[in-house]
Amino acid sequence: MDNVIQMREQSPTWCAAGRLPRAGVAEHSRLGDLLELMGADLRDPPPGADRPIPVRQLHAGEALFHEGALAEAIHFVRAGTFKSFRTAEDGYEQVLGFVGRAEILGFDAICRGSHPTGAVALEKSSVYVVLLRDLGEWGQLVPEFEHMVHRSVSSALSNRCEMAGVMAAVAAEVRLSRFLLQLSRRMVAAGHSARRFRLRMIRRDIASYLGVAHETVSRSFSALADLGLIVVDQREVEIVDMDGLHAFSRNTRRHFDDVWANHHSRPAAATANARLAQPEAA
Amino acid sequence: MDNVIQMREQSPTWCAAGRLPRAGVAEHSRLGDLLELMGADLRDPPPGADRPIPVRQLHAGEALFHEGALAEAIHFVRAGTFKSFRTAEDGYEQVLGFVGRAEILGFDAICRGSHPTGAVALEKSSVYVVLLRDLGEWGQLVPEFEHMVHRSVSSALSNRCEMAGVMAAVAAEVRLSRFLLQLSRRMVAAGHSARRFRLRMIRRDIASYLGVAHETVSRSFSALADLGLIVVDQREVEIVDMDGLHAFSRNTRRHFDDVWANHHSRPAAATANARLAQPEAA
DNA sequence: CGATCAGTTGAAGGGTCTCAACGCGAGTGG
DNA sequence: CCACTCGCGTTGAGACCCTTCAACTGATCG
Repeated sequence: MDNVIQMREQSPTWCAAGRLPRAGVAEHSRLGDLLELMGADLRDPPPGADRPIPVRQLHAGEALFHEGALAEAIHFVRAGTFKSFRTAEDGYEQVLGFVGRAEILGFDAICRGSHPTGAVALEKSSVYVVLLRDLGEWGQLVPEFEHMVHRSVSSALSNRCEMAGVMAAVAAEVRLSRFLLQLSRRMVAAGHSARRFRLRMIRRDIASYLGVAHETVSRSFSALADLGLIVVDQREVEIVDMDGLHAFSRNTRRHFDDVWANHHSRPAAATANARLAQPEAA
Repeated sequence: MDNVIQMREQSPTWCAAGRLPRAGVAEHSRLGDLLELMGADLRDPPPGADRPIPVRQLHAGEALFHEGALAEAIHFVRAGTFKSFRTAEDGYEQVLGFVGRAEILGFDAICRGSHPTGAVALEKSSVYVVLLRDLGEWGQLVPEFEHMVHRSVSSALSNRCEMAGVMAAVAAEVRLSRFLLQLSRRMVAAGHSARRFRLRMIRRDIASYLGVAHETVSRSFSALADLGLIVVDQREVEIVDMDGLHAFSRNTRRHFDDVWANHHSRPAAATANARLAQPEAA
């Protein structure tokens, strides 16, 4: 039943089958595996590396924890993708970010004792579970673990710059281009292709994250495609002009014709390091 | 464009007023003071509470650390206010948040070794300085310190929900009302009045934080004042209808007349510009 | 195979951006 | 001491982008 944990890009329609094995089953792994996943230096195996650590499996759409739920544990994504969100009183769901492999989830609950944000899996996923009562103990006993937690939280804190970057006051197409480049960078970090990937989230989630209407997201996808920067088919996205997309994403406010114009007006006027890919793939 | 790339803080005349006593002078305090400031439970004094910890003073406009600067320490605000920001390639300054008393600053630098964001004091301020090489050691020796760091970072992580809350796709006046309520809550936490306070940041910083033009911020201030919810004179703000402001801030997208109408059934109080009486320093 | 949702596209309206101009206060230097 | 400068804050007017409502197609699922 685990033969699809390392989801490939063209994963068969797994979500079609509703009779997946029971979710939430608690396997167990070792603390050393978590440390390795998070990039800790394990040349000298830490003393507590063989401690058992629970692993939780989730299927698409399943909640890892709900808003307001009592904080019992923090999580480290072993595989899959999650969305972090917060629901307003009127029901509007504000997406705060998309969390992938080797990222921390739920740490914002520590200061209040309950989760200020919710988290749901966008695909078949699994997480390492660190109970709060273990967090302090392990940190004291395994310094490497404490360092890993610090780095993870620091990264999570850095991600809010990314959110600010896309929600900054710019045109919708620019927001989308920045979002796609963020995703591209993450795909590379996860070992996938930087140019072609499948979106795990629906347009509405993207729209919420970008701070625009979901129709505007659709139009922006079409606009970027018409510009020859990307090719998109539903959730499947391919960046056909990475340099052009980068140049386009640098536009902030104002009539954005300057930076981008000289890149697109004539191929001959391309920048020095810009090598154009084959023009079209339609 | 900024002539400051990696410049040290010692530079006396960084901004206009250079005749302040040299900033950056390092007093010293005790670790126990920091723990007390951060709300740690000190009924049984921790073993390392008498460790010396440096304190740094900053005047208004002085940078605590610059973008891209090497990460040497994290900071805890002892007094004053800072703005955290990030500068785009075209010079646009995106404000990520405003950091006040008992909040952590600069933790996002740990995962990269350099500061992804800058921080400048908005008024006369002071911070506790925790060098990175002390961070791990103190955490191992003083569990209470480690818990305090966890709580602080968790709070900082929660703050990004607040940013998302104001930058969410809503009308500019609603964004501003939410921002003012955030500020009000912080003022209470810092022991000040919830209804009347002085803004430490200029309109442009607010605009960047809210994701709108600074002229729009001005217009939104006027709009909230015309509605009789607040009274504003330059940086001085008074919330005259706290419940109304709360109700108004709940509007998300859409023509906001429903939720707010029934609360404001009575005719508007003094649509005329009711300027603030006389600003008094409280 | 019908129901529901995701995604796209069009049209109309309105909110915000941008460019202006102006008042004001603080710091500067004559 | 007082013009002077410069940045902050406010307000107006026009253009433009986005929102909203609407209809439609296609995909997914029971």
